[in-house]
Amino acid sequence: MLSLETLSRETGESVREWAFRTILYNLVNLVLLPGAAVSENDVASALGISRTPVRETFIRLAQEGLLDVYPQKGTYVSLVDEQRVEEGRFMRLCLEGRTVELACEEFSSESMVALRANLQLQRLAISEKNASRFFALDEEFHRIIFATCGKERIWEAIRKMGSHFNRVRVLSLRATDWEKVFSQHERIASSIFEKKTGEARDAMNEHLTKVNYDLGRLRQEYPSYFKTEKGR
Amino acid sequence: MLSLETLSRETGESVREWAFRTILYNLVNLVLLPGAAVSENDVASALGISRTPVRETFIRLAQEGLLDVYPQKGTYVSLVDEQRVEEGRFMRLCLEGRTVELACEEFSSESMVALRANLQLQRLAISEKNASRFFALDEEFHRIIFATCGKERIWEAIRKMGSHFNRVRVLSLRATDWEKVFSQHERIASSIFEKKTGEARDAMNEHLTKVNYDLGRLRQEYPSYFKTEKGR
DNA sequence: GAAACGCACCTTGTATACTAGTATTCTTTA
DNA sequence: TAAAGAATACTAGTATACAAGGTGCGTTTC
Repeated sequence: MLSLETLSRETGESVREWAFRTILYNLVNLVLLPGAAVSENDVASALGISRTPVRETFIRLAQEGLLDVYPQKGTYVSLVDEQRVEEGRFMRLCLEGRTVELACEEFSSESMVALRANLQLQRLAISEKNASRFFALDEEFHRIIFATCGKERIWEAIRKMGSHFNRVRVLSLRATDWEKVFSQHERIASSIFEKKTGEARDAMNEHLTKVNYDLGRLRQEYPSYFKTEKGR
Repeated sequence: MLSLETLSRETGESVREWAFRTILYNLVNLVLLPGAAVSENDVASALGISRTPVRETFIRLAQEGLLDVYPQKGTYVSLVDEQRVEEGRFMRLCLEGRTVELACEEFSSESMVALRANLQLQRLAISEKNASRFFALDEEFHRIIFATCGKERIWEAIRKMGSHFNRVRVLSLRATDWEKVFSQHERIASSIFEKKTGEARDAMNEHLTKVNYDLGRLRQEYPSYFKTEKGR
């Protein structure tokens, strides 16, 4: 019997949206482990719904690369693909470096307020040692910058590409030096506020280049979660 | 009665894959015009299949931003969103500029052969005045560069973001100076072959920056295809 | 004993019936 | 005549039945 963590269903939310949120949650929080078999029927009965919304969710997640569907055979949680992780790192480095330069040229005062509020909440999350909260605020920090520059879709694309890495990143959350990340965020924000283009780009690059610090270690620790060179 | 252009079904291809290719074809070739209402039932009967594969295709296309689904109301072909076009231009400029630099550092001989063959075919397409063929070869030219650098997923992301613009680009195909585009391709290729990093990047930037040359004109000519500022 | 066949059970793919919400249109009523 | 309301004909959302291919295990047969 398959066991999943269920999220509460929001008002006005369709069964499919709820199923999507729920299954995604179970994927990124490693309730469903990379390589595990997941059948539409099992998930449907685990969530108490029919196959249809589950299947439609599977299609979306397969398109995003989180599930591998083999027709008439089965569906499996995708293994972490290091090539994809590298593409995500490269993509983000290119785009966010340039975007933060744009942010220095024009940044609305509303967004400044939002960014400052976000930093306050980050500090709070650190003092409460709330890892998942800090993780969410980290994401939101970067999303605000993209959104202010009218580049929200690009942030979405980056986020999707990074979904593979995010799954194993949670495994090394305690090893993360939150204070360092926080101070980097502060430096990025103040550079934007003071319109110091060069410093903002440098700060962002430094912030992003140390992303794959421990990918090798994670691979050694959890080899079954990673895709082998030649593939399945 | 809805009328669609149908593609031939490949061997081993599922009904859904065929439906996806077919509907996508009708979208990018403006058989289905931006703003038009498309119901699952109509498309299903037009293709002689059931709602299920059509519906699953609609979900994919909605996720890619080519369809807007309003639950219990209807589904509409998405209007061209200029903000999205701009994001696509920015995204491509950032990523392909940097990628072509990588290509100068390392480019397999197989890919060189492929690129040269592609250029030959481009010349042929021009002499035959085959617009759609040249368009496809243009896409393939850029895909080869990304793929050789191990950045095929990034090319996919760029392509998806550009789907909005591509729909109206076909309207101005005859106005395109193919010879100029071709010579730019040649310059990019030779820069890569000769490992002239700076020149390759400059050539690529010049090639990409003149993308939105006539977006304003297209909007004037086909205003109903474009999204208004405030949205629907 | 080993290999080949066949059946039972699994998977996803497709079709269809039904649900529930929305828009339109026609009817009724003031 | 105009406005309100009910019936009807749509829409997408969900559930379910069936189809078709895949895997593995057990039996049968050589």
